[in-house]
Amino acid sequence: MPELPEVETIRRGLEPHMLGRRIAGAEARRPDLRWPLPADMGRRLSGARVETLSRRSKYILIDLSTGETLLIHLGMSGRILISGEQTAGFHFERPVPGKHDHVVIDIEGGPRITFNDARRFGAMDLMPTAAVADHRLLRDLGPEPFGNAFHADYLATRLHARRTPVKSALLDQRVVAGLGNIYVSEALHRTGIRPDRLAGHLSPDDITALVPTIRETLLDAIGAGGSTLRDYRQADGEIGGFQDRFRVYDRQGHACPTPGCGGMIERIVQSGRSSFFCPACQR
DNA sequence: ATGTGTTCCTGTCCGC
DNA sequence: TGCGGACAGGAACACA
Repeated sequence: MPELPEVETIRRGLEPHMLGRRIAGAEARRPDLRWPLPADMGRRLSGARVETLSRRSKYILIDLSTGETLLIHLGMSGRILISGEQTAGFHFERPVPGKHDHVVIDIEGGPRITFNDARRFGAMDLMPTAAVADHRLLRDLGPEPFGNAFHADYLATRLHARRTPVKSALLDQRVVAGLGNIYVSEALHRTGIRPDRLAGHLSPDDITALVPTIRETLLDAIGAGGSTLRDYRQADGEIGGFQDRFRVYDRQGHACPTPGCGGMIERIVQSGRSSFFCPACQR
């Protein structure tokens, strides 16, 4: 489900409720997510104070006063929701966990944070904070799209020898971290590049244009609170708004929104995943 | 090494 | 309504 803009939106939504607060209790109600949860995760989280909440690619990282870091990945259908009604004083009324509420974390004097994931492709892990960079899920990730290490020369180097379509190359988290199926299609349309062009055949101008366009696409989506298709919700339960601004994603048969283009959006399947593009203005 | 297809799991939607 | 099939925002893994 969530790509970088959705994960960043959720991180921002969690921050005011978790930062500097203490975890009163945590429970893994269903430990068989993508991988088994750490057996004693609830105990290791309980009593810890939240020091920082950050994001790397599509992962949320929560540093704790215990010297450990909680890693959260939402997979395709994962959600994180904040809930609980503050009643008289500082007492919080906790909701009854639902069918797919796999982990609940209660904040001292604060709300309940619930990890919900119907398909269970999501993951959580707990590790020493010093070991985060070497974690097997993080160590091979490419640069953050907003980081200084992501620039045209870098991208040219990573793409020039690749015999795979540019769509697939940009989905490869080792090339650049955080893009998913929506934002690759959207960024390629904004850049005027067909998704089935071979990555190694892009021109220097194509690659130079891709870097800022990827950033703009992601920033626009973050500004809209992410995209809501089915499962995604912001941490406060609000839906995102970027789905109303899709130019091509899930819009096959519609007119291309590029001014004066007149093309019609097509859907193709690449490596088993849908791509959307305008054959008239993407070359 | 790089590329592609399969797989994990549940829910929803669409056509018959 | 029910039923079967396609499809879904990810990415590890197996294999060519």
